[in-house]
Amino acid sequence: MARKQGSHAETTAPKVRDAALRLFARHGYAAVSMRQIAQEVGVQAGALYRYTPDKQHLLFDLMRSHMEALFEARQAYAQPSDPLARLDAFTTFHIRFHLQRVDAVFVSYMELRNLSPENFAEVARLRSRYEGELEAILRDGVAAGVFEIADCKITTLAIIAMLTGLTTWYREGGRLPLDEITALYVRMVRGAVGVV
Amino acid sequence: MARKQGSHAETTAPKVRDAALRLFARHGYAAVSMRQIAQEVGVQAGALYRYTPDKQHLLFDLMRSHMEALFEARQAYAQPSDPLARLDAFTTFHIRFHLQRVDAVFVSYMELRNLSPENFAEVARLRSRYEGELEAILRDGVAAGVFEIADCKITTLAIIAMLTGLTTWYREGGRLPLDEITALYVRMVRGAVGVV
DNA sequence: GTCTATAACGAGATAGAC
DNA sequence: GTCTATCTCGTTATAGAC
Repeated sequence: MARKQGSHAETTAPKVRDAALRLFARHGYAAVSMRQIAQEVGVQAGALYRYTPDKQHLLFDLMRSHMEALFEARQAYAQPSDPLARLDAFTTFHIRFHLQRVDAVFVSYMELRNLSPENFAEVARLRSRYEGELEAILRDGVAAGVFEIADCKITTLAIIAMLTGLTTWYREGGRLPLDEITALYVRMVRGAVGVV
Repeated sequence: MARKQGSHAETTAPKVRDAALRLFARHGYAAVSMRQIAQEVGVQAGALYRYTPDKQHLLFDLMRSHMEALFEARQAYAQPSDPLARLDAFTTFHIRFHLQRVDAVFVSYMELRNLSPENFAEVARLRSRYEGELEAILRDGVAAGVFEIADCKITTLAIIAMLTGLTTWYREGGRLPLDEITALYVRMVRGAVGVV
């Protein structure tokens, strides 16, 4: 017996990534075997190696494409010129994007230790590039006299941690609609940069 | 053959916990074997079961005692009556405590998924009790007309996420001394609650 | 009685030959 | 794909040293 049907590479590849992401998020990278991923996809373990050189690369791919999707989505977003409007837009964008990919956010943060040094360096580079975008907004706002910030680098990290933290507790159908929650965060971020 | 020396329960017990915490933080709960922990302690795997009923309970114990140490340390801290002073004290306390226990913080957040439902419920209870302490400060500040907060619950979660995020990047001997970093966060937290 | 080394179980993962 | 031998896991049983 060989294969059951014709070519499936195009549908199988994303299935592998989806299954790996879900399993990594739920059980942790180290706890998930290639066999488990294969079973989830509906193929034999060996077949996975048509789509990834190894398990490590699979993890790296998930993190890298998460970051790439982040940049792509951000470019599709409106970029006002006014610093305060840009900050508000960043806040809104960050929340919406990350809430749609809770698994990827969790894995990208938790499994950094399981990346090889080179892969870690690449993910760290992408991450600090993203942080740089917020930092640039903050610096422009300070230069324009709109923000009051003692240290733009640390303020950047603090804001991103605050916003991303939302992914750990937000549930659809909760006490408040997402629009209202977002408005609350927009206001808190403004406060953190000294806008009254 | 049996034992090499006399009684060691009192020194071995904390060694087991220390080793488990360090290994769980570095490699993840699922990736760490009881044999690895035993080797780190300098004992055979079977001997670990003198100190824990099973691996799951070991993880739970680490998380629970992390929370208990948190409450204990907090009680030793000064509790001013002025809402703003209390908020500042909370910020300072939270940063200092969590920076001293980075491994426990990481494990407590990351390995929640590996707790049994009952153990998870207990840890969640302790955690929300701690959040309640900050929330109470915020409510008092609002009542006193000092803070301007639209939603105390969400503001609490946002502030804690912002502060705890510090543990992911802070390194001793970095660009700024901890005192200055703390001062920056005190200011940002103030801003987030509408204090100018 | 207290503590630990040793050995072993059953389950599941893994590696390699076919 | 499949079979098999081997490894590793959490955990238990037991017996010997303090």
